[in-house]
Amino acid sequence: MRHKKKNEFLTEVELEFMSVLWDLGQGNVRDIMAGLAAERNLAYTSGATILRIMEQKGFVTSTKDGKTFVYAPVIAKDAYQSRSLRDLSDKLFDGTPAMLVARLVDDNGMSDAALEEIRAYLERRLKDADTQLDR
Amino acid sequence: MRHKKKNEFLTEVELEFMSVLWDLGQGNVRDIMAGLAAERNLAYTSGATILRIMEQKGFVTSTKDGKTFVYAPVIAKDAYQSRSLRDLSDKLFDGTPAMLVARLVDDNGMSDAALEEIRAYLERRLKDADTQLDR
DNA sequence: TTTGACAAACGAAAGTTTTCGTATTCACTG
DNA sequence: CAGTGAATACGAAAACTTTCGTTTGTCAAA
Repeated sequence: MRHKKKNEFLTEVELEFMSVLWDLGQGNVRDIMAGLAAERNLAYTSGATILRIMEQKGFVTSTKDGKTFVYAPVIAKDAYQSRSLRDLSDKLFDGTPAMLVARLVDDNGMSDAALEEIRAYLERRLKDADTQLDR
Repeated sequence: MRHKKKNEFLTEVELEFMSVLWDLGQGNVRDIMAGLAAERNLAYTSGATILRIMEQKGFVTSTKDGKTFVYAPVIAKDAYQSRSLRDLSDKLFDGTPAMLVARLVDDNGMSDAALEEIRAYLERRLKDADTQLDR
């Protein structure tokens, strides 16, 4: 028998749903489906099923509002971002996050504006470290 | 009918195989399976099947050496790293790579030296972009 | 020349993901 | 009270993933 894999990561569709939920904070099936990309044409029952499964997997919780379920994320977006980055770094960058950043910066598809943003962030970050040393 | 998804990403197992292939440059089924994590106990035929599928999907090519297939990556590791990062950035960081870097730096406790290194790298890259507009 | 070893080809089974239809329940409202 | 609309529960189909067994082909050694 194949060993049942307990995955801590969202599937493709689950991530779409979760992204909306992270934006909304919480929402019922309709709320969430309204937040999906416009070209996404999912039957209502599909959305309901996906959320039920996400609850089974522990990604969301639900409370009842009248007869309607209201879902909320169990894991915060930033925590999930970290988890995903760690995973990517482990699997594709030999666990060396600096390489990851280098590759990101290397990417020709990245706009100068985005590069600037990263630099701004790094400088802010380095300055912070400086002032902490001053104390 | 569900729309046949043409996925440009490797599955879990495919990535394991491809990682070995990126290290070796090329290899036959045995070579590649020897490079997998020791605790990985896969039947030979499983490995052969996976590589055949990867070739169908266009991730590797094969040449014959006697009666044995020798596989080689079609996509380079750094290109795939970029592709994966772009995907992650799009799906989980609102297409803002700076946010991605911020998250990574924040929970990795990267040293100032590492940050400085990345910044230097960035500056070099920004300067390049200045002079090479054709990219 | 038969046999053993090794590789490829193929099919299939089991698990997961994605999607939806049907059935059921419940609260209103005409 | 019957009918309608909205929501949940459930099952199932289709696609994809992961794994392996069986069959077939080839080549060299006994």
